[in-house]
Amino acid sequence: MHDIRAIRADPDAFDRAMERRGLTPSAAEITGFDAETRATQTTVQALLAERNEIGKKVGQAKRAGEDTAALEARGRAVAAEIASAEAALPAQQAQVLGLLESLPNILDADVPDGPDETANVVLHTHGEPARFNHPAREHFEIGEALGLMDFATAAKISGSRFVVLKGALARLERALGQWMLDLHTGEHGYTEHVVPLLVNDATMYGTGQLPKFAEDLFATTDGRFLIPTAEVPLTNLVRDQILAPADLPIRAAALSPCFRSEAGSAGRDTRGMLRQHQFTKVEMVSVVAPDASDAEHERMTQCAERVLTELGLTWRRVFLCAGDTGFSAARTYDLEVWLPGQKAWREISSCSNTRDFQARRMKARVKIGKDNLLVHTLNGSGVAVGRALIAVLETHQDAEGGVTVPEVLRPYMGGLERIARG
RNA sequence: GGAUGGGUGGCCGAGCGGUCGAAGGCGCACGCCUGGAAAGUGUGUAUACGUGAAAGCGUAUCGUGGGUUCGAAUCCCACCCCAUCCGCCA
Repeated sequence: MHDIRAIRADPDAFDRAMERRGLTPSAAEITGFDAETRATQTTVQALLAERNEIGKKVGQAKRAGEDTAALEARGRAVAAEIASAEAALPAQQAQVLGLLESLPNILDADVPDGPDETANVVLHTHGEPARFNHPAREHFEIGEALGLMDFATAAKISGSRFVVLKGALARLERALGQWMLDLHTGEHGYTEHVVPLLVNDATMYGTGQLPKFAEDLFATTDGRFLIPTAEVPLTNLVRDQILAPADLPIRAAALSPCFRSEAGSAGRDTRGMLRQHQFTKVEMVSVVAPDASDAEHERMTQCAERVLTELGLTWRRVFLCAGDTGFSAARTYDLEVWLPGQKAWREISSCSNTRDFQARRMKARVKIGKDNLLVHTLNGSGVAVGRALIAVLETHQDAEGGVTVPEVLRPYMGGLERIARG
């Protein structure tokens, strides 16, 4: 959501910002509707003031025992004027709001220009792509050969883009989630949360999924939605709140299932568990004062990077370009892991600073002195568990079809050092 | 699903259709008192929009949306949510 006053103050800057996103300029349209709306509002408010004045006089006259018929008649006349004057208002307000809430966030100045992921900029790389003395297999080949990853049965139960994990792989999934959450809560200052997976429309609106991206969500028959990420409930913890400075920063983390319809991605990543309707993710959310979000963004990204490093994975940090940055984000760093089997870098975490974009939708503020300032909100995966499992399988596979368990996970795996068939 | 009660400011909690943006208390801020503190005491303390250079002025907001009325926190209707009890259930 955008600040209409900022657009009024500098419509050209707003148009340039939207052009970076590949959108046609709309500031003139917005400010035009806004001017109409305010003109109507001013007229209506003057009439309301008159009505209130008459109402007061009626009250005084009645107490004094005077005749009020003439005043009441005037009141009725003004009421009729109000009704006709304000008739246009709801539609006018909806026009302005509709534009403001459907346009993406303004990008930071240093976000690289570019239309799509090919223009993203690699900032740094950790480790070398693994080399094997045997053919590197993809995660689903490894998992199916182990007899612990079953897509056919999942398809029978639910359809495509689901998986059944068994035995050591099921436990590996659990171990990854547990260990990551323990790391962030134990060493990175995040507070563990268990949050609703089913949320209402106001919550989805707060983080920007609604009204524009309803088709990406699963909706329930009673009007709720399955969360596509724990970012949604975690960020909405501060919705409609005025916080004290001492409340900040808020750092919240959760391990949760995520549900995505994947509408529009038909045919992409159909093999394996890279792109599923349901997956597990550890999510980090920070709520900070406006001047603190840059440092927090860097900090949060490093928290996610540490996860990948400790799992012995090869990864790189990518600065998303204008065309690849999500709707609510002002800037985003993706972390990509190298998948030796697929021989490709794949996204495993995404850390975004939304600045006040979500806070304005949520009316989440902090009282600093006399002012109520919108907070800044940030979110980052720390990291996607399903994709981490893929990366561990492909990175730590061996010639016999086994997989070495990263040391940090062994306490969570009952001491198991290697996953093997049998 | 059935029954009952209830949604008022940062929190608790009053509120006869007009003088109610709303008593009182708590909390908070500033001052007085004190060697310092506590206690006591005084003053102040909602949000949003419009308008204005500013001070200010205006408007809206008592769960949401409608209605009655010159005028609604207060009356009427619908809906939402919460609590408690019963039933069902992990």
